[in-house]
Amino acid sequence: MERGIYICITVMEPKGKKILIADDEPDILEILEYNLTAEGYTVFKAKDGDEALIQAKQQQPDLIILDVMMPRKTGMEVCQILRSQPGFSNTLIIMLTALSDETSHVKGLEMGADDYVNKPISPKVLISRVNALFRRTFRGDETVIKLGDLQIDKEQFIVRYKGDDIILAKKEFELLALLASKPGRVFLRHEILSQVWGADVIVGDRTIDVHIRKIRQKLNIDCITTVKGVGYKFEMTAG
Amino acid sequence: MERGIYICITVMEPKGKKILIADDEPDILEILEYNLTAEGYTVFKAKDGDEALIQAKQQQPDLIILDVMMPRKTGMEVCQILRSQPGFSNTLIIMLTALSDETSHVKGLEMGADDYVNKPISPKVLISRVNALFRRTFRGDETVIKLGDLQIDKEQFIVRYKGDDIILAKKEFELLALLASKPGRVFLRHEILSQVWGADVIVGDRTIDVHIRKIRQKLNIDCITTVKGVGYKFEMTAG
DNA sequence: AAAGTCGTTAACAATTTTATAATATTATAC
DNA sequence: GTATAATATTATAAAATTGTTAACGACTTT
Repeated sequence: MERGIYICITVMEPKGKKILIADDEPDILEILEYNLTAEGYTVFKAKDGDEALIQAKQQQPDLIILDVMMPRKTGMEVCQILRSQPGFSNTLIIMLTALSDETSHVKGLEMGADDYVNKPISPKVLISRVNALFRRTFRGDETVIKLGDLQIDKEQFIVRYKGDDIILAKKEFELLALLASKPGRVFLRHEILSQVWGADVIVGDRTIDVHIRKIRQKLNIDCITTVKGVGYKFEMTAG
Repeated sequence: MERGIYICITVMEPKGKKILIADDEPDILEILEYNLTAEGYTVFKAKDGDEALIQAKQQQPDLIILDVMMPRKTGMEVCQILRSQPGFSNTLIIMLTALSDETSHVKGLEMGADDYVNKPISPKVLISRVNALFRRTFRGDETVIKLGDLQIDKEQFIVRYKGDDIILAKKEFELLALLASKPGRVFLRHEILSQVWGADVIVGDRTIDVHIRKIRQKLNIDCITTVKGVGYKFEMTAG
């Protein structure tokens, strides 16, 4: 490496939860985006039902705010589709509507929405409802590691990338989960061995490499970096 | 056992969750009690804030519905007191109010309420909000699990697929019900053993497999996925 | 008593996962 | 650049895990 003075600028990663807003009125999208971003959330937008589904799959948001009246699939339809998919059974959903009739309120909740809010609504109130939902939901410890578009679900034993399931074998999964548990940190080879294989198990030198290779192959993303002579670390370089 | 003719009358046990309602208007108490009881919940009542606190401690309800405007401690105060106690940090709280101003809405939620509802509210809507709260909080506790065209009734011990009854033996049913109680989640073999067979029962290695096989055979749907080296999970892939 | 159900086990087949060995490639120090 | 060590890659063999079938005893029902 060249000599010189290096200044390291750490860019604050938006650590907040990801929220997807779907509404066909641009004004509402903008107001909500502004307020939720100010609150520390990372916001994605969609202007109709189909787009909402695409974004949901791609971004894997923690919460989706759905307008009921939208072109190309209503909020109700989107909610129903999402809830029937395994990856979205835990995703929070808030329905937003101008209709204030009782039947659709009940229907929305029965369809699997977590909250149903009538428009017009003040941003402050909506934000506090959003906060309340998150507060209640994430009281327990999380079994899902989320890193960008990658999700490692220890409960379902599945890795998801942009909404697509990737099936790893047990050892592969455990190895990836270990590395991803502390992104950026280098795990020494003997650390990996003792954590994934067990302290007393003796396996050959190349065993770790082969598993790393399989993970890289299956994920098809650059996310495991080799630190020569030391070990491996998880690092999202692409994707 | 004595000989004779036995007629078994199964009385529906109030298996539902316990709900405490606190409101100073007797009419509201009664309407809500009637509707929530009809829905299968066990209801307790309190007519002011102090009584609400006493009942909460005594009955340990799963959900408390608090009117904001009450004599002898407002709903806000009760909420604050409860949330500061260790035993009630996870108890669900719905605030009910005639005030429809934004500030108290936000304040109520920030105080730790899980929902904030303006009066007047139709019992139907309130019930569906209550159900929605429980659905997310106590998932897996339901007596009837509905997943697509499949219905698993734990109370009646019946599995129905597209309207047809499927008869499973006891162990088969319990195994399926366990897996289906948390769709997507992987149950480890030893978890299955301790939940279905009992922690101390020792059975052979292939016993679980054989039961899984029988379930798959009888249901004839792809709904149980094997996670090799780990366990099984319920997942509707087809049907 | 006969027929049927249920839960379990044993035996074996089929499959998948894991480890290793052999070889190629890459990074790093000199 | 070259030598060297470390890692990547590939194929293959070994090991582990699960699927499947049949059979047995304990019970229940007819």
